[in-house]
Amino acid sequence: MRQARAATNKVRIEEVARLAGVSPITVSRALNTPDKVNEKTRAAVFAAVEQTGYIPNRLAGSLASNRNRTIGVIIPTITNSIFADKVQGLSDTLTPAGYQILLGQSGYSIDREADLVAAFLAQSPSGLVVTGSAHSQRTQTMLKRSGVAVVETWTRNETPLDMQVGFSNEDAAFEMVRHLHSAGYRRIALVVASYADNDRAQGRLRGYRRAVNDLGIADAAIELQAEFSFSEGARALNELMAKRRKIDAIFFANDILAVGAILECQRRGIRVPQDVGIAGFDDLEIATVSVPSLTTVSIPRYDIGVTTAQLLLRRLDGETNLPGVDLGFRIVPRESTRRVG
Amino acid sequence: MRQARAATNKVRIEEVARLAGVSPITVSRALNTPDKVNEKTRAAVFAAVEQTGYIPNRLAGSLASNRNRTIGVIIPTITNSIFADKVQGLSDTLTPAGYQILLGQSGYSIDREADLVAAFLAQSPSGLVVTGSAHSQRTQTMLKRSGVAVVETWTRNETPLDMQVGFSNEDAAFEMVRHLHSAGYRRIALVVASYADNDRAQGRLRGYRRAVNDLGIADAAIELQAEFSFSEGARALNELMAKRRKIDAIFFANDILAVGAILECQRRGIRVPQDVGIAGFDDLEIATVSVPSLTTVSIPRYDIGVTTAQLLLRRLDGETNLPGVDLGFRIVPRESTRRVG
DNA sequence: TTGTATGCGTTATCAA
DNA sequence: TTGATAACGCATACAA
Repeated sequence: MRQARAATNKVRIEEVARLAGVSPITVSRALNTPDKVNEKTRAAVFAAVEQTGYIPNRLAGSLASNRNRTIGVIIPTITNSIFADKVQGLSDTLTPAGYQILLGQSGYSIDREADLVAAFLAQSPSGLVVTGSAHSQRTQTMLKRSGVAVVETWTRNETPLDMQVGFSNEDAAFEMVRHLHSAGYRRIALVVASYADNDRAQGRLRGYRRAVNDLGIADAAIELQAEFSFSEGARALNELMAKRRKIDAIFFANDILAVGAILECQRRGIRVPQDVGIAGFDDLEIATVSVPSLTTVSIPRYDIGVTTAQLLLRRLDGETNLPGVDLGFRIVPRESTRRVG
Repeated sequence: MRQARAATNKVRIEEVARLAGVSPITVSRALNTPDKVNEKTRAAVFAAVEQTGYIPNRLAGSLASNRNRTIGVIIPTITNSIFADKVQGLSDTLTPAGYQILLGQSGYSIDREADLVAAFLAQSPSGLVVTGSAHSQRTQTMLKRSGVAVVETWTRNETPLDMQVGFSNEDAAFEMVRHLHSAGYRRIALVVASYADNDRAQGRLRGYRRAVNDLGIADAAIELQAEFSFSEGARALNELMAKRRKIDAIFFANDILAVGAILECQRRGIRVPQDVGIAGFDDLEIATVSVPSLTTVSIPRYDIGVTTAQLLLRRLDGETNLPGVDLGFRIVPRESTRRVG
């Protein structure tokens, strides 16, 4: 006879069952579907669980049942608080429902996204949450083959992989430029993140271009790229202010850049909004407390997480044909852009 | 004969093995320990993997091998960027090593922490990363029984559960108060997070109290609690400025509160650092770009994550007797407090 | 409502 | 270096 494999020292379902005087499957049922078990039996099982400190082995359970109460979440970087808010929304909704979150950061690379998708699929997750709609072919193939529920967030378009929860980045940028125009600005620059493989940045760029064209102010348009930081906002401001052809407003594609620019204006004695109007994107708390307060685009960061989680839970509950959800955006005029009239 | 259980449509190791003309275990070895397999065999296996798009089922693998390349990470909230930085450090180090991160948020509650520990232990993680050293009895019992590798972060003390990576919150607060004193401030208030079950806040409070006592300025000491936001910083400032017994400096236990106060001073025409000195904690980027820039305590947020991950990897590699790591802190004097001397 | 038999997909063990 | 066999710990299918 072969030697048996070294078993773990952990409590197993069998031990609980022995103690409760029932079979292992009854323990399983008492824990997973309590109403399918007699009240007295249930009590005995719970007592035995308590006494032994039994923690079910989900690896075994998931393997047997072929479903794992885990949701893979892939974001560009947790360091950008807009994604932290989304993760919070996901967590607040999924954790009470008994799901765990596997977190991965793509660093804005669709290749690293693909690696994470592969790693996550290996865990047989119940669902996957990704950011944006720019994915590598490999990612799309894997997702399709796996048949796992997928939600693309922070975006809206006509060709979802599966489900989507977000808003139109293009429309949001378009509306902000229109707002700046109606506030009297005519020479409006855009500062946006690198848009390689970033459909959100691409959308905002499209919205900006469409707006300046529609408004007939395209000749004064300037586009700049910047990383995500306060100091990059200051750098972009300085670069734009040094141009021969003066601009009179800057639309930053996120609030951190915009506030960095406002602070640089303060240091340099440039008046906002008189000398230059400044607008942001995201509506972080700092936009309301900044001096001057920041005109920006409010987006439902936390709600994207909550809605995504709810959609996933409904799908996992068997619902099909779930819709793409457009949670919209809102232009929030504040002190950093000139008043109309 | 009973009906067979519905198998998944996914590619299994057996199919890859057939295609490569070897046995399943050889495929397993080719993937997990490539050097234990003949080069030609390995090539055949890889080709078959490529052709089938095989993704190993880690649930099954982990169950069989009794180890799961997963690290559970429990933080108070991802919304506080200091923890986001730590997670980034963990992720940057663990992902390349083939580990996945299970993320849980305790909301500063040791009971929710215990629930998360139970949920994570059910996944047989390779290790667990928790925040601080305040844990419920239940958590301690579960961790001890499980024998899983644990790192407590953001703290240093004499009674680690297992490993620790952090710094002394008490010493950091103590040194900051000494710095304020040496800059000429004598009536120094403290604004700190709620310290129920929060050993970091408790440590900072102890450091503050020890310092004001040592320096003989305890009679002017005021302690205030505040949540984590810019507006709470403004609120705390206003509350302190309204007191009959004037204070001349405020030590905020995080930069967000401190910057909120600076911005409120700007709105109210209170001069910083002349009318009131303001100090923060964490050294976020905003501390350097704020006007005036913020005197604060720099802590190795990202490095805590990296070091924690490295420690875990070494432990999982068999090393024992790994030390607690004190990564220290640094007082960073800037414009928001008077010059020393 | 409870129990029996069996399988989930992989890896540890031992033998060749 | 490769393979046969037996676990890993639980839940599904079916019967009682």
